[in-house]
Parts: sequence; structure tokens; C-alpha cells
Amino acid sequence: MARPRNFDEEDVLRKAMALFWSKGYESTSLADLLQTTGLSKSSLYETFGSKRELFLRAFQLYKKDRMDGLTAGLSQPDAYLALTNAFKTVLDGKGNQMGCMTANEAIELAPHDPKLQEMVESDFYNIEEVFRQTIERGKENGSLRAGLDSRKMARFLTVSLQGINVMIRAQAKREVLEDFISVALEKLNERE
Amino acid sequence: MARPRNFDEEDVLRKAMALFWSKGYESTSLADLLQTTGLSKSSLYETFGSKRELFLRAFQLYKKDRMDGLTAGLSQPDAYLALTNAFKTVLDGKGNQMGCMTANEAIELAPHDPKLQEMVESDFYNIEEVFRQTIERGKENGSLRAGLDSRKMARFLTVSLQGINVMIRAQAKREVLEDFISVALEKLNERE
DNA sequence: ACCATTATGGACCGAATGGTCCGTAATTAT
DNA sequence: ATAATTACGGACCATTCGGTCCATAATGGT
Repeated sequence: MARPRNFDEEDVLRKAMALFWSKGYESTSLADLLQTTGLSKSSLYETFGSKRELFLRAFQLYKKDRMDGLTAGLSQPDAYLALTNAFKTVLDGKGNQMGCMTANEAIELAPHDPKLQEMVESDFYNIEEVFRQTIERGKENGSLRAGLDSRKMARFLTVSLQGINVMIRAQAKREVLEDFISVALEKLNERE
Repeated sequence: MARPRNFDEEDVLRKAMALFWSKGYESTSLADLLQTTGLSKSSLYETFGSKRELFLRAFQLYKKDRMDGLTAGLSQPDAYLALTNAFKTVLDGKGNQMGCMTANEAIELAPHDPKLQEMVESDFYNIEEVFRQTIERGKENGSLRAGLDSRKMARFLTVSLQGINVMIRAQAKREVLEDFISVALEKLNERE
């Protein structure tokens, strides 16, 4: 009954996400967003309300995408293989020198923005949970030693992941990350 | 032979450092800097040249301060105690929910600013080195198991530290960090 | 064909950005 | 006391920032 949009909302969100992920919130200007998405200013504001709201939706989409990917990557029965693979995937991630958007926002916005602090915190908790469930499963099906403290180990892996994300974004040498991962993952199969 | 400054350059640098550390580079405005340091705009530009140069000097000062502190903290003969103490100090650090300025800049600036990428990289390397030397010392005086791979373990600790820094800045619950540290530091005294 | 409705381009806005410049104040050496 | 030198306050600047608004274009329903 009216003129249709000539853009796909999710498509725009993903383009905005890529920008915010790469440059951060403050350093991404409206001009950047308009250029990358191809939208006009009025369309962007009509559709998303403000730069901040657009960012929030883009970040939510990131969190969802990433959790889906992580969950999928951890789905194989052998929990040890699942977890080691997940970490090694981070290293080889296709075009990724951008690190993790959640880690980025943990540093840029969380300290001074309660809403984002909450979003970041919940994402970290979700990661912890999916790690924990994977470890539980591993203990049940024998792919991980039964004596592991699931929650503790899940937290260890969660924080480890953030360390990796920082180093990736700083373009650290691959060997550094390989050494880190190699040591960190020993915690999964060592005997007590 | 001329009018003297009525401010101390290092004092100003430290105030600027605190601001950049807390808010990041982009989100710290000139107005913030002038207000916090008490300088006039002309004095600031006369003395430091530009916002960026001021930032660079503040960041250099941060790196120096932090390395001095870390080195001092690791100076005790017992390397295991030295390292565990260093990590636990990070948790209890006085007013620190700001994380580590180097980690912050690794995320905010390093990916798009070669000069900063280099500064961050060298800081990480320096941290790795001081960890490595501490571990070497521990192996020599028997406070650490001789079988440890010093470089590998130093890298493990360096990246671990960055994970902690992200979590601190995101105001993660203390238990999460305690769990992480407890697991990570087991790597230092486990038998093979 | 035309009306109701929505999308869009672009003009416009005030505020804030980093930065320059200059007249004046303060100081020391002579 | 004065000349030389440096520091400083604040006016000024162009640009960019996020955001608003409106006139016009495009579409679907009837």
C-alpha cells in the first residue's frame, strides 16, 4: 500500500556490524555508515532511529551470529576435540584480524555505558555456559576427565578467549597465539 | 630569561594518561584534557604539539610506569610466588577497573594505526620477556620445575594477562577472574 | 487513474571537534 | 628600569559530528 524499501534490513545491519566491529563505535561516523550501507540519512534514521540504536541492533546480531557459530562448532560429541577445534578456528578465522566485537566493546564502551556493560557481561556469560555444557557432556561421555570442575574450566576458557582476541586485534605473531593455545588446552586433558 | 611555566610537564602527562586510559583516545576530547590538566589550550599545544603527540607521550609514560611496576613486583627470588603475586595484584589493584591501557589501545587503535600497533606489540613483547626471565630464574634457583618451556609459558602468561584485562574492564565478577587465575597458575607448578 | 502511504534525497541545523593565532602577562638578564 | 623572552587566556576558525525536516518520488490498493 506504499512505496517499498529498496534495501534489506538485515543486510544493512550486517554491513553496519562489520564497520562497528572493525572501527569501534566512536570512530565509525554516520558518513561511514551511509557510504557502506548505501542508505540515505533519512532512511537510516527512519529505520533505526539513531546511530546508537543501529549499533545496538548490530551488536545484538553479532552476539547471535557468534553464539550460533560457537554452539555449532562445539556440537561434536567428543568435547576435547570440539573445544580444541573451536580455539584453533579462532586462529584461522577467515578475514579476522578484527578480534571479537564483544571484547572490543568490553573495552571501548562497557566501562562508561551500563547498557553495554550488561550486554557484554551477558555475552561472556553465554560463552561460559556453552563451554560449561560442552565440558559436562565430555565428562559424561568420557571424552574429558571426570574430575574437571566444569564451571571453573569454562571460565578459564572464556577469559582465555578474550586474551586471544586482544592479541589477534593487535596483530600478534601467530607463534605467540599457538604457544598460548597449546598451553591453555593442556588443562583439558592433563591427569591429576 | 623568560616567564616560567606554572605546571609540571610530567604531572600533566600523568593526568592526560589517566584520562586516555579511562576513556580511550577518541572519546577523550581536548576540552576534557584542558579541564583535567588545568592547562590553557595554547600551553598544551605549545608544549605537546597536538592531541595525538600528547597521547603518544602519555602512552609511553604508561608503558614505562607499568613495566617498572611489573619488574619490581617480580623481583623476589621465588619465581612462583613472584608470578602468582603479580597476577593477584592485578585483581586487587587500587582504583583499577580501567584494565590495562596497552590492551585498551590494542583494541582501539592498533588495528588501524601502524605506529600504535608497533607500540602495543613492543609492550607485549616486553611483558613476555620479563615473564620469561622470571621463569628462567625460577628454574635456576629451584622455585620452578626445570622442565618448563620458559618462552612458551611466558607467552601463556602474557596472553592470560590480556584476558584478565578485558574482563576487568568489563567489570566481570571477581569469582570469574579468581577461577581463571587459579587454573592458569596451576600451569606453573604442575608436575609432568 | 488516483489516493493513501511510505521511502528517499538532500538541504539544513546547532553543537562539538581539533587546532591556530595574537595580544598581554610574567619573568629574568642586563 | 628595561629589553628580551616565554607563557598564557581567549577569541577565532574550518570541519565534522549526529540529527531533523520537508518536498518529492515511488508504490499498492481500490
